[in-house]
Amino acid sequence: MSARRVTIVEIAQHVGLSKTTVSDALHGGGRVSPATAAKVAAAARELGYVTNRAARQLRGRSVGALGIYIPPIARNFNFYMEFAFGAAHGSAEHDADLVLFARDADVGPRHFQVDGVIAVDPLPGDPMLERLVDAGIPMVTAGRPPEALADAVSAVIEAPHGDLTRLVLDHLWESGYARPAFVGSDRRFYSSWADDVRRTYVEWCGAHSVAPSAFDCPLDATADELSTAVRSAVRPSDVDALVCAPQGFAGRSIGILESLGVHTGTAFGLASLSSDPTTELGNPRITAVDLAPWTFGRESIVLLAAVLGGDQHDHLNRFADVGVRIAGETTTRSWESLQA
Amino acid sequence: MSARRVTIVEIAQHVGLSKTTVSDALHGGGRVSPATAAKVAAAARELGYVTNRAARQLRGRSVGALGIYIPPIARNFNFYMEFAFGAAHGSAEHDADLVLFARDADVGPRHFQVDGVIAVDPLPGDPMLERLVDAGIPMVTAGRPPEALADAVSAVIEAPHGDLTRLVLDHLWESGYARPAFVGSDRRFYSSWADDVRRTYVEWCGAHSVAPSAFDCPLDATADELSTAVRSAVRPSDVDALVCAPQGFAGRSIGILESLGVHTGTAFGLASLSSDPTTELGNPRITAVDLAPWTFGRESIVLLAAVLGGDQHDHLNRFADVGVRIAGETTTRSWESLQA
DNA sequence: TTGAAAGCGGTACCAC
DNA sequence: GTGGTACCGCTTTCAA
Repeated sequence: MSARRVTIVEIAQHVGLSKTTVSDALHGGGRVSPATAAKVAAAARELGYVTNRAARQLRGRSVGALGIYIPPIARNFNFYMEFAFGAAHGSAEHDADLVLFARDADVGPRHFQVDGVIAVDPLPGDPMLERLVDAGIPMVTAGRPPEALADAVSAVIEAPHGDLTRLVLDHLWESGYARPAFVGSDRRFYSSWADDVRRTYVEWCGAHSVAPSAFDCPLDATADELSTAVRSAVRPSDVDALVCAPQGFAGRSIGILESLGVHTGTAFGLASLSSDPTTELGNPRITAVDLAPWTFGRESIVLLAAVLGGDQHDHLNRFADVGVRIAGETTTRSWESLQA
Repeated sequence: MSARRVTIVEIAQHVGLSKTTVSDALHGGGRVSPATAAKVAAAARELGYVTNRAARQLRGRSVGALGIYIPPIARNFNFYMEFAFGAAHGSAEHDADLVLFARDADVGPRHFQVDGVIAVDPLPGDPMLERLVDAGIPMVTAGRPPEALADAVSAVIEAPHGDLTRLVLDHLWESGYARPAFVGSDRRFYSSWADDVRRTYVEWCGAHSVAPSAFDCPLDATADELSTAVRSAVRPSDVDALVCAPQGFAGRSIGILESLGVHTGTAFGLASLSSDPTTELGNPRITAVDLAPWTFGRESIVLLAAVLGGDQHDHLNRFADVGVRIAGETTTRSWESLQA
């Protein structure tokens, strides 16, 4: 079994200082002299010291754990999985654990034993978000929060979905596709992402004097449901491209379009605004927005850590680093390069 | 911000008892009289008491958190996501948090601040598993562990993959399909699951005097890679069905087969041994094994909790509750009913 | 710049 | 059955 852990007292004995000094040297605000700080750090490393989170939490305020909450509806998508693991990595870099909150986990009174939480794609009226806010847990949202929560949220990180959508539509346009249709998620998933991409599509159509052909279906659409939406979207005879919002829909649409006699990639354009890594980003027929969920998750933790660290900079609302892979190309263009 | 929390001292004052008695009444081993236990429980509820995990951990041994580890290769599948959320729910039921471990999170010395861990589909040679074992964390694996870890694992939970595979093959056989082909995952994902389904397929072929037609591809196969595997598998002209092992492959194969002029669901059988909830379980063309990942995850936590609670029963190795939905049927048959 | 002592909220051990 | 007390490892006063 695990050997007994090294404590600051042992370090103190080892270097001939008091436990107070050791504590300050390791975590404090620069009270101790650089020389002793170095000595203590060396001893800590040598002895294999690791902070006992329980003790720290008991006396102080920090828990040493961060939380992540993902709405149940969205769990079909590996976007969230990748996001969560990026967040876990980021947490580890900040010496914190990442705790997974399940909405269903509402069993009896429990406190959230975390210093802060990432709420991914916060949906209006989600009771779990309210509980977190009521508990006073500092919250960073990935995606803009609903109105009711706006004041309670410490910071927001999001991808530039509107810009990305416009970029994809422009690319299709420049490639000669004159009327792209759109398939998005329905109202059960009313995130800022869903809003942004849908609104941008409609605006873009207006700016290009193109009649929108937009249809929604559930995020967890079955083959039939997606098929219905896709058929409706591409029904107008002059539709020559399809832009799918939710992850995987574009990849799944290839077969549906094929069965309609529509061959993707040549005369008909196809794009995904939130790409599945294997079926969409890896598919040369599809122009694919890479939301880089792992990085996104990690960056959201960096932001949360900054908030908890007391950063009050006005750039607390950030954009994540994303990319786009154009159909037929093998490399992904970063968002920054695309801005230029 | 969060109101100061209620402590056992306040409960003690409230009911006119000592700290010790309150502690025993709430968590102890039945030392106190039923009457006082009830009184204390009532007061605790009334005052909104929640155990302070840090304090408990500091004195005692329990951390109040469980961990889950999912190998990076496998993260493409929402099976694991559902599993993780089932586990989070199960943890909450045991008044524990669920911590997500990332292998990449190997940044500096950190202790695993958990009472035990679920390792999902443990792969041979995974350094993270070794670290967990070295740290002496009690481990339950979902799926049988590799040889090298067998002794270090406290319990195993798995689905009866061999039986399920046989059942699917038998069903296809009885439906008139004489020679099913097989597409599985390659060696980079060498789990007991991958082993079981592949071996069972080959055995079944032997028992039915059918020549196997089995091909592997990466778990994160692109459209092209999967296409290659499927084409190879169905090349023999007498192949009249396809059984796909990894989640989503059967659903993705429909389009591939279509492009080969093979129409699934009528003259050609299709099955998935690990079904995606929307594209496969919801698809009437596919005979789909429902691994019920949420329940699986929850049950794995129940098992881990039993292990940590000191259960030494010999039924520590369990089978999860799974189901199968036969192509064309709308309901899922439970594994238990299928046994009968 | 450093040290001593108190105390966070529980649990374990011992008396009664 | 119940109560008193020490103590887990750390941070936070307050003194030196």
